[in-house]
Amino acid sequence: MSVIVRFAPSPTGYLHIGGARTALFNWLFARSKGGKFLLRIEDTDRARSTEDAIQKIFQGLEWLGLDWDEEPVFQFARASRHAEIAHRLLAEGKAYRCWSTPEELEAMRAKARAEGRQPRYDGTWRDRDPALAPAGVDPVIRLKMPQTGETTVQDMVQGDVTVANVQLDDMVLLRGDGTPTYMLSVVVDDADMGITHVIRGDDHLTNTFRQVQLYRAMGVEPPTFGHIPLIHGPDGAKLSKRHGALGIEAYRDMGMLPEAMRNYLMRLGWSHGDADVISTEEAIRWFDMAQVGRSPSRFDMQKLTSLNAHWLRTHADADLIGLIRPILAEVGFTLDETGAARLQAGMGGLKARCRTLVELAEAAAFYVEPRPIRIASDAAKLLDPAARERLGAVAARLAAVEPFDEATLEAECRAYATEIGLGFGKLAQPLRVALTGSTVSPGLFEVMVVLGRDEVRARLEDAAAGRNPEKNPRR
RNA sequence: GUCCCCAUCGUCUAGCGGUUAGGACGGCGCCCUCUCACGGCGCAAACAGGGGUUCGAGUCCCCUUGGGGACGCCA
Repeated sequence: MSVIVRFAPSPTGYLHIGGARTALFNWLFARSKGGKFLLRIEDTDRARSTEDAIQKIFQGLEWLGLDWDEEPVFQFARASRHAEIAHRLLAEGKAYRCWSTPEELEAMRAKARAEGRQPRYDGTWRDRDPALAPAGVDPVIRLKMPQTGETTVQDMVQGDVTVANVQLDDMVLLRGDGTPTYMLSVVVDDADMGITHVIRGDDHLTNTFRQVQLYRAMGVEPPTFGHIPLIHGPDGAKLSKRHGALGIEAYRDMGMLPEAMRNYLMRLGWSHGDADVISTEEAIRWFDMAQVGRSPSRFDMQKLTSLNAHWLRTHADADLIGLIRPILAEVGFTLDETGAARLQAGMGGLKARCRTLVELAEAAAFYVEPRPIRIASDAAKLLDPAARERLGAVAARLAAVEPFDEATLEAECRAYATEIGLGFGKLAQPLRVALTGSTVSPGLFEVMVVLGRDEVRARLEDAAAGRNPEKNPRR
């Protein structure tokens, strides 16, 4: 039997990190087994589901590179099918109507809690004569759970997990208004979609016992389950907005690469020996639920960033230019032919220094900025009168340097520094500031070669004449 | 409160009865050096505690402690 898995988000918000990892594990499992990865939108909560959230989820998955098979299933559209199953179970005597009111249920729970038992429905209407039904209350349909024995889930990640059936109460299948509950919908949909393996967060583990009973009542063999541990924030607490439950698009906007995101996420809970840097192709080849751990992990931005730096450097230079083009455009730099050529030539020096696309765009900006370039205020301090005079002198000397390559330029500048009895470092920093507007940049002579003789001389003269506007530290 | 799950460096993890307990990120130091990176070399850093089982436990069992999750006519 071939493998069919699904990712089933509810469209009540963006695709967050935890959901993205669940999707990734399902996707890796399907791709590694040659199976199918389906998508199901659990939009049965009409009040909280939005079209915008649905689009965000699609876009998030697309960006992450997790392609799904077949058309997505929308759960709400299947409500009548879910209700049909509930009524069938009712007719078969496997479910029953319950007229208990929310107030009565609340009282039951309070009582159970007070007595040290698990809060649950007490089964009042399980055997009571429906003729006793009160008027004016719309009954729900509940599943008859076994009241003795125990239920065991053989989980791919958690192993065998057993719970006593007395812990399971008769769950609601159909609400008073005739709409299906989540518990009914997931099981019916998973059964109808032929899902063979359910891989999801372990916050669903305790639901699984009841779902297994529902499968049995329906006469359907339950799928194999795999409950993966949750991701926590850096402080060990549940992931919250501040540190990681951001939408996946937030990471895209931070300049993260999808392959880095996949690499980072797959290593949260799954391992393949010592391997840390893992390509998606390798992951598909190696993925194995047996190697998924059972302890929760914390989200670590630094590790993600470090992986991003790695994958950033594997991209071809031309590729990277395309990726930072829109970021550059945001701050007002449109790439013309000269700019693109400079980036192509200077990318090697740039990308070794950057960990995200945003950093790369920032670092690259001086190559495409029109003269006179802005100079960061702290860097401008290095351009005192004596330094400016030297910049003018260097500009003049550079007029005749041949060839205009790194080695020759370096020899020329070092010779000048020696002539005037100045340490080379003392000459280099002002030159860097004049050329790049910053105290931090790729190698000086690499920058000169990329910029070309005319631009270099012009920038040096700008600085010598004090023509550069000041740039305030960003943000 | 009840039930379920978890527990190796700060973090992600390797380990599947016998290891000097390994790697990665981060940290620190050194080298390289025109800045910052990259790169190279090195250092510090962990088996939560207590009982068993065993010739021998990070590895198996139990308890404690500490985390997490679930207990809806939400999904």
